[in-house]
Amino acid sequence: MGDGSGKAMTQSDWFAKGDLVGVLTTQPLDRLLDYAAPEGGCALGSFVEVPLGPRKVIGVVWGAGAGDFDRSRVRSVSKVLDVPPMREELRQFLGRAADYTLTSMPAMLRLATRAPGLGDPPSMRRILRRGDGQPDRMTDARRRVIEVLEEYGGLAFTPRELAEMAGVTGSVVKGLVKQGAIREEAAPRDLPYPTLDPELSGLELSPAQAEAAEVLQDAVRSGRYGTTLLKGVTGSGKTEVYLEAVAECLRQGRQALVLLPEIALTGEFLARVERRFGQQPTEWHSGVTITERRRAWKMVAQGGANVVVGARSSLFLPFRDLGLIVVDEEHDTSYKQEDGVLYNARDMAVLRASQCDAQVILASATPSLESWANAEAGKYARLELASRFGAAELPEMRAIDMREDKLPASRWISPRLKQAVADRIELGEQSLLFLNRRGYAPVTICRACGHQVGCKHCDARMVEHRFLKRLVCHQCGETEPLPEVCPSCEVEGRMAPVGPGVERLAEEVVESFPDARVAVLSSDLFGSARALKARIEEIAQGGADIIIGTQLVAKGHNFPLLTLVGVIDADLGLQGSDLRAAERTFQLVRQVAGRAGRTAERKGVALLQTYQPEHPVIRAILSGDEDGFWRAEATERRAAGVPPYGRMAGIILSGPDVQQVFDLGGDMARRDGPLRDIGAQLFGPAPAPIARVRGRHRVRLLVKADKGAPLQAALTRWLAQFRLPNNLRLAVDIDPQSFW
DNA sequence: AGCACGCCGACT
DNA sequence: GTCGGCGTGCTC
Repeated sequence: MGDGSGKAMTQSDWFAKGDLVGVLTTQPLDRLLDYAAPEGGCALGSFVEVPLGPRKVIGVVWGAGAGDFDRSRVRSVSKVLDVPPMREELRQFLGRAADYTLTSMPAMLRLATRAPGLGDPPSMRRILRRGDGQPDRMTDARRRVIEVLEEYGGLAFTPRELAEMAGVTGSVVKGLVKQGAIREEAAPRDLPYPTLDPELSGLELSPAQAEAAEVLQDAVRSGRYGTTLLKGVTGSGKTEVYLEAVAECLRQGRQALVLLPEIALTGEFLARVERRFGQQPTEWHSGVTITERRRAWKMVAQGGANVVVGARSSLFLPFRDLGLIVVDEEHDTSYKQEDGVLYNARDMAVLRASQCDAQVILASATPSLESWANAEAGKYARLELASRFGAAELPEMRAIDMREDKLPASRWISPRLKQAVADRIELGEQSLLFLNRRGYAPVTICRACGHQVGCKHCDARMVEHRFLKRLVCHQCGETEPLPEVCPSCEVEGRMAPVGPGVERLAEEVVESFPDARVAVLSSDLFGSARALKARIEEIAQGGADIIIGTQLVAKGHNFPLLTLVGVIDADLGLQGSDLRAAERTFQLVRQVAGRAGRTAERKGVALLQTYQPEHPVIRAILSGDEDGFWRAEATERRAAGVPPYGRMAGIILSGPDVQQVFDLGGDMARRDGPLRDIGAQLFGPAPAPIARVRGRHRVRLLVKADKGAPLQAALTRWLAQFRLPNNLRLAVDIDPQSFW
């Protein structure tokens, strides 16, 4: 496990031909391998290709060779890749991240080399310029092509660009090339990105924004590490403020990274950056094409990309001089997810910044309790943008006590909410009905025997998706046709949907408002991210009267015509024993409510349907007493000794055989000496929150330790005692999102 | 991760 | 006899 960390590097930075070097590969060999430096030598940090068995693999020169491998069997580095060596800052970061998350170094390196074709020679493409020759015969089409080339002076074009600009087919261009009127050249495909210009004047900032921007710019100018929690309600103009910090970073000649939850990486955001800096930033996320990924990776390394906007994996890019990391929507739970490695992008951003003397800005309307606590403790600076940009205010928020409205079965919209929606339609304004449940109905039950249809491979219920005409498991994606006959009692025609999903809610809306234009925004209803984006843009422009959405709509989309938000089930998420449920509900509902009334002219209203209006979370949402809510949460967590006031780690064991998995879990629980040594407590084994996923049974152990305890070291010693059978898997999750 | 090696059961 | 299942171990 992680060994790249604190150890002082004593060796030189250059290795001459034949010197032994220690190479870290992306293969799951959790140690360095000795190789001989190649002809021409290599540097500390060089990206190399090395022979490993019958294959060639990519690695990084991590230090001098250990010399503990039979010298006669040591092979030579095949080649040094034509990319800048990995900087010490990134090597240290990977090492510390490995130590923190208990991840192997090869797995960390994989995150940092997620660009295909790194070993390939620079890819070239054909470009065309005006040549010396003349065409044999001048035609209209040929003249247009030559005019384009001459109009743009010395510029070169790809064949397709040129044909398109001249309005001719490719064969005209080809003919001119053959006759020498156009010259062909080879140019590298991986070109630098256009430079973003910090001096392009930004939007007018309000005094409050300007003041906050000034503080952040001072921090960036310091050239040192520091983290600032930038808190501001939706629409307060956080983005404009942190873009000014980005501008200052560019003035310092350093690179900036803006992290967004993947779903918020929209054209809208890129357009905002372009409006401020005159050019679009470099994108890095799962939707970027292979060639563009390689270009982005290389240009980030060479300094040919000065602003990157990306998903969490962009934290592992080889920046040449990273001066600022913005984590937008820092509370978003999608920052903590499996990428093969369990890490929280927010924490890793802070870690990387501290390695490279960069500033971090954590931006959110509803910060995570962790960040709130760090700010309280003085570890983070705090900036608050209270007033909204322009005259728009936070929507008025009211509860609808559902106990007073006896709704008929299979109806979810109370008369009061219905009336509010009708009023908006009258005014030509939009309403959003929020329900955080995809599909038609969360449960399918047999009215004859009471059987609920579950997934064959998981301990999750199958969710009816009427749109797909199938039942879907939201855990593993398994689908099956809607059953006519009960799988349990075999009675026919008694299967019935129970409870609402967005599709079913849409049915009720269409019945109630037959003339309204209704749009359902749920991630599963769109084939591609692009189709979804296009639909959202269309709706934002007024392409719907009523929007029905899942949590998707809470993430960064602006709906200027929206003035009413109805939260169908504000209680959803309050049940259960997940300690973070309250926090998440608070954040989600506040965010959704923040969608309403974002313009100066229209004041928004948010109506929360609830069966427990006296619940502290609901009351905090309604009263807007956020600090009160956080303090109450903090008190509870401190008492329970859980994050951020204690440390936790989740251990998930999984395997095909329940008994075997539980046996190992039990064995691990018995031999917990190394954990007891640091005063940590061990809970479990217990079935994991989803006890079976894709046919694998999952058992969870939970370790709880004091804030200052050396948790990772103890976990390492504890886990070293066990050798797990091949078919069992073990995953360690430091700082798990849910702990119960 | 691949890939070879090797040690048992079911065939041509 | 040998084909092939995948458990175990190695790769500098």
